[in-house]
Amino acid sequence: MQPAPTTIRLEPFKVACSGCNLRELCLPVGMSDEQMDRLDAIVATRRSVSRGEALFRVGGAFSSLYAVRTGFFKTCLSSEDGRDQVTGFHMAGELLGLDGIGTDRHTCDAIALEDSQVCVIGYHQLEDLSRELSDLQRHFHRIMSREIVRDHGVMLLLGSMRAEERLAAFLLNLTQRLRTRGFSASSLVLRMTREEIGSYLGLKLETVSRAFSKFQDDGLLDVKQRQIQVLNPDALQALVNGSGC
Amino acid sequence: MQPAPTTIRLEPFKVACSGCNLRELCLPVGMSDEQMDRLDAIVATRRSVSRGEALFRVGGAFSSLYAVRTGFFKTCLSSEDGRDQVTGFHMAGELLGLDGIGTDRHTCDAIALEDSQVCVIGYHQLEDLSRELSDLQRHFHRIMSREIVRDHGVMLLLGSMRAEERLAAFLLNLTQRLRTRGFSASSLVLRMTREEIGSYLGLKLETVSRAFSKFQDDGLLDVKQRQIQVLNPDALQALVNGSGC
DNA sequence: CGCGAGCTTGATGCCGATCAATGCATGTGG
DNA sequence: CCACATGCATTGATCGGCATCAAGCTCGCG
Repeated sequence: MQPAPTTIRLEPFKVACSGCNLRELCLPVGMSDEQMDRLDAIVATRRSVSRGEALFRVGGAFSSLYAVRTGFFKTCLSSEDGRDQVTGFHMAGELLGLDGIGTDRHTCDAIALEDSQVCVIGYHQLEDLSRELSDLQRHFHRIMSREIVRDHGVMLLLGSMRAEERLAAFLLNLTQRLRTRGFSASSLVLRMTREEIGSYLGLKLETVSRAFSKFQDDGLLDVKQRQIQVLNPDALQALVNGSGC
Repeated sequence: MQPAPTTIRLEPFKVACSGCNLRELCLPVGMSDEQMDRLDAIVATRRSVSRGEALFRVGGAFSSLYAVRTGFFKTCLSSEDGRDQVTGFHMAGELLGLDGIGTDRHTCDAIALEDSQVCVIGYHQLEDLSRELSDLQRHFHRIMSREIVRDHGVMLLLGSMRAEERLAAFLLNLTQRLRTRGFSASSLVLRMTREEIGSYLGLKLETVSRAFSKFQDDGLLDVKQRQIQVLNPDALQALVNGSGC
């Protein structure tokens, strides 16, 4: 029904940070035109990743960071014994691959949950450039720091919230990020399965499903498979906060 | 009544990275003498933090990173509704305060669990210097990246392990870090309470205590309050891995 | 149309939380 | 020096939330 099932891999003309509608979310935040031109020079390539494919995998050599341009990713760990943990979901404007800097190997898998495109940013070139452009350096450090803070938030969630609180926090986080990107805060389409949500939240898929049903019964959400309408965001927020324990 | 409610902050002689026995663990890893001299120049001050005191607190202005020189810290979040989460324990040679870079405010509390000393590293000066010394830049990025990877590991633990597996993983992590610092891998003194361990692991203190007792019964540990002898590290490791689920 | 992946819903059981009592070490004031 | 208080740890009894097991259900697709 849609016109283009296949993604177009070759851009007919150079698409640069300076012309990207994500430049206020992504690496070039707050940079001057001249600085952005220099950044453009190192963001040479694009890469398309179709749904289900890996952008990178655990153990793979690390050489680049990836800025999500379109689409949606999950990152996940799989310990040898079959334990599995989704460590994050990543949408347009977010940076992937920071985990690889520490050891020159990727420490998680990054899997596209829908057909996606990323900008490939050579890491050594980024290092070189950020030695020259202090704004870039500063911004890059902020991005890494915020990733650490985000992870701490997830630890709080996993360590001290009940199932419904977790799901509420998750949904609010998603809608918040969508709003930042100019989408509706009340209507969203989940890109991931109940099982993936469960893995991220430390719950089983049945529990996630039950929580969705509960929210629907209580009038907080309208749930139709992966189509979600947020009817009462305040009630979700109240769950995350006081909860009434 | 006391002459100095303020802790003694001035060292009678300059103690520098170049003379620090932690230089192989801390920020100066792999730096030349000349580079280290320049780093010394920005690590001007020390700060003592006595047991129970905060090195920094949520919301406090961020201006410096702190390298633990002696002692032991926990970092923790406390959401307004009383939820509490220990996000990490930090020992000599580890860097604290990375969370503050993203927003110029600290996003967690750092509390000394014993009388401690830290080296104060002005963040802006570190940024400036790391634009000149690519080795320093590289190393700093690695440290941040490893922090992210560490957090992912904790997410895996919180999301998918049972109580005893969590405690086993925690103990192995501690002994590993102590070994790196030249201490015995089999004998350790816990610096934190059962409640703090529980908060970090997403468990209640009673559950932590029961797990310790279980390990003692099974001959994996010898537990005398906070004095722990690891008798069978392989069995602990087996718990973390296969577990037998 | 029939298959399969993903989702929902119910029944049951277990792990860890909760509540409660006791033990143990340290510290303080009488 | 002892009595008592305080903070932390251990242990037991009970309870509840989520996992687990087990059917059906929905929807997209070959």
